[in-house]
Amino acid sequence: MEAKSTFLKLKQSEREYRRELILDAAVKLFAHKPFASIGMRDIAREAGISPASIYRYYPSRDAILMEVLGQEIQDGKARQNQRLQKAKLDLEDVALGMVDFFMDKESTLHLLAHFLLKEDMEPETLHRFQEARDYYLNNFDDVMLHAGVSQPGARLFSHAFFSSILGLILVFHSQIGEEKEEQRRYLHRLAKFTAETFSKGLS
Amino acid sequence: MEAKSTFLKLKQSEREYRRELILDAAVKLFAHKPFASIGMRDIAREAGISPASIYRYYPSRDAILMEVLGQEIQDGKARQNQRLQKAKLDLEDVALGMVDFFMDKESTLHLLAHFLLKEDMEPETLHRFQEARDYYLNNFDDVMLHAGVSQPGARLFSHAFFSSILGLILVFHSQIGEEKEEQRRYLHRLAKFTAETFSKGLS
DNA sequence: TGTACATCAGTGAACGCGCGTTCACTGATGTAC
DNA sequence: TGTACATCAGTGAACGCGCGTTCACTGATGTAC
Repeated sequence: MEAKSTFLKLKQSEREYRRELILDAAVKLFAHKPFASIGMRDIAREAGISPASIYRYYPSRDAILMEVLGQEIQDGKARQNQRLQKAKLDLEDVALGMVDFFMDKESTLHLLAHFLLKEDMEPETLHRFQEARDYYLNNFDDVMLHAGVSQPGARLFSHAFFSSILGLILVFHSQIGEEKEEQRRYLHRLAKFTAETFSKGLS
Repeated sequence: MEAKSTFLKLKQSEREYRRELILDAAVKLFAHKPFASIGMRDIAREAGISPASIYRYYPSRDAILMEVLGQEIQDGKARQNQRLQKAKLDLEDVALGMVDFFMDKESTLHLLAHFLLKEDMEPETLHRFQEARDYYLNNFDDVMLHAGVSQPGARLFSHAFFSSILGLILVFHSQIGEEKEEQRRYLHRLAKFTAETFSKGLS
């Protein structure tokens, strides 16, 4: 009984380890491959297994994608907290951080949009999405508080501010006929302006 | 020569008329069918022709979609101008107008996102997109001026404001577990708050 | 007025392809006795 | 120590389906002479 239980635990943890291997492979792909071009076969190849194997660990493509998004959000949050340690953040820092994050990880932007726009999500996937979003937005609230937003309206404020910056990025992340760096510069201008506007709104 | 030229003109105008019939069919579908479910076969059925026929008038699916978006944008602009006649618009009116527009035409929101996120557009389609966007944003500038934004920073301001409101809509247009009317109400709150914030930024 | 020819809208059927997912099977590892 | 059996990760190949797009053809209309 004792031994068996240990074995089972081992198996369990090995399973989880394999799950992570697959997830890591997917995350890696998202770092440098366009969203639309990432299929199950690609993830499998990157992970060094067969496509069929993935289905032993994840029920569907969307399930993996959601896990990837969760991971990205967790990373984003961690990075934000890290900067929060160093200095008192203001809105501009947050906005510019968001811009750079998504400019460097375009596929993550697409990933987020994919779920924001998806009409018929599996209940399980949907639940994960809300979880990840709330996880991030709660944290965003904290950052806002640090930045001087007062408690009562913090939730509304952070929702509005976060969405606004995301909107800028979505609309202006790829203007054609312009260099990527030029886009980034313009997005920075927009982000600064918007952050400043929201800051003024505070006083 | 004279007669022939007239015939050619007739043919030409008939051709354009047919193009519009197809476009109208597509627009109609977008009013009440989910974006992802609208295929060439659907458009053809709605227009009362065969799928193959569409390709006599449009080179690709994206070409039609872009035309639909152009139409929607034109409508949106017209509606805005109409309201502009009646009274002096403020930012809040504009923001709420956008929210209601996209809440009632979810497929148009998806359509816009489709092109905002698309990576490899045909040059021709791309060109049309920029054209439509500029057409709308130029108009947006005018509205901003009416709303009291001063000339020099108007472009930056209207870009930031427009994108912000669009961001709100994208992020909060479908929270699950909530009624549609509840979502609209929350979006209205966010839009008002954001418009107010931007208004304050003006003074 | 008639005949051969050109043009072109329209179409049913099929092509082609990608892609998520499933099937049927193999082989390794552990268990029971 | 050996044998029959259970479990399960892993997989190559195929399934199924949707969907944008193209093909080869028909038929109507106009043109030339």
